[in-house]
Amino acid sequence: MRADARKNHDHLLAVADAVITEQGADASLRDIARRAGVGLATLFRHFPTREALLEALLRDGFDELTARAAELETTSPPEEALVAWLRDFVACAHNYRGVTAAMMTAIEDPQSALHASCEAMRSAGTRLLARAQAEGVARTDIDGTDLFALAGSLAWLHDQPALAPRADRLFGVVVNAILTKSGVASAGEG
Amino acid sequence: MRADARKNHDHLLAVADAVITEQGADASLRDIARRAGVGLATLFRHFPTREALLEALLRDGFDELTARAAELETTSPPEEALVAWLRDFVACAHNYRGVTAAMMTAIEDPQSALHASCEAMRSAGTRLLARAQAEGVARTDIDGTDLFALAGSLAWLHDQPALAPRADRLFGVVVNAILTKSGVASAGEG
DNA sequence: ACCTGAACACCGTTCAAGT
DNA sequence: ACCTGAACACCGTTCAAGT
Repeated sequence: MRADARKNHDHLLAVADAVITEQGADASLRDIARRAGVGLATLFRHFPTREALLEALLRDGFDELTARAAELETTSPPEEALVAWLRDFVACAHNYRGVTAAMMTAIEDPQSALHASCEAMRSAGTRLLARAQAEGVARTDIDGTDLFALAGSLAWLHDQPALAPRADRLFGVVVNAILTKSGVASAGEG
Repeated sequence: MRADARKNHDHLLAVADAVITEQGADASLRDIARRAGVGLATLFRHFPTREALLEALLRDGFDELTARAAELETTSPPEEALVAWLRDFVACAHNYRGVTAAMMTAIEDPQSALHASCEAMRSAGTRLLARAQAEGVARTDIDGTDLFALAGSLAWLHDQPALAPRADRLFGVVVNAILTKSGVASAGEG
């Protein structure tokens, strides 16, 4: 990549991060290009779709989450590992408002730029769930996609301004439904 | 209201029902007016905001749900009543894709045309929940707004095409988390 | 009283023309 | 190889002008 292109690429990402943090995943692309002081067509050259831009923004966090799943698998007991990872996942998805719905459509569409990242998330979560199920601490009538769906719905709760204050407590309620033991019912109060 | 205005009003509602069923709550208002064979400004005259239009579409169903809550309170045991009403509520909210988020913002905004309907839903659900809590069949660390939030997140799941097939089963999982007894874990399989 | 076409300021997408 | 302005077809909103 040419030096000026690289510079535009990085600057666009930084501006997009700020704007999407502020306005959500459906922020105006025109506005992003404008604030970056760059032609709108240049934004499209670097990120041909909105999802490609989201993917570039989310990739680092997703890679960290995948690594964290592997780490938790060896360092923490199954129940604790699953709950801790779910909490991190929801926090990451909630990083940009409205990104959860994009992930849910992307995971079913192999063409989507977000597809691979979502798949990685789902399989990481599935492994932690399977481990918990094998140890008898998680209900066995749900699979990794169900877990992904429940995590997504919790991230969605976070996105609703009216409900955000209760999202941590409801996280505890839903986690309690996933686990067969009930020692983590109150997860985020205080 | 003048006869021609009444006719436009009713026809717009019928067309809006079809278009929003097809395209979701963020369907193009221009498209609705176009399909109704009416000027766009006429749509705005009858329904000054998108929420006003949604409210007109949802009102009947919401009124039915309120009546149903009162009915269930006298005809069914507390647990059964709560679960049955929740199921109806989710089905109604899912009637139009994307309407759940609109409801969540409306319930916090007294100015919204949807506010009153949402408040009615919440208080109806709260009464059924309180009854179940008093009988010791529902956990006591959640309130009516939490219930509304969980129901909303289940409706959101229904809206995601990839997750819709699992929404009934996950309804069971979440309901199981709300109830203190566990006799309804598998709610929608078969 | 009610309706409408046109204007306005936006949006995402594309592409010929520039350097 | 990379960037850009302009064009295109959309969108929601408003309002003067019509009946």
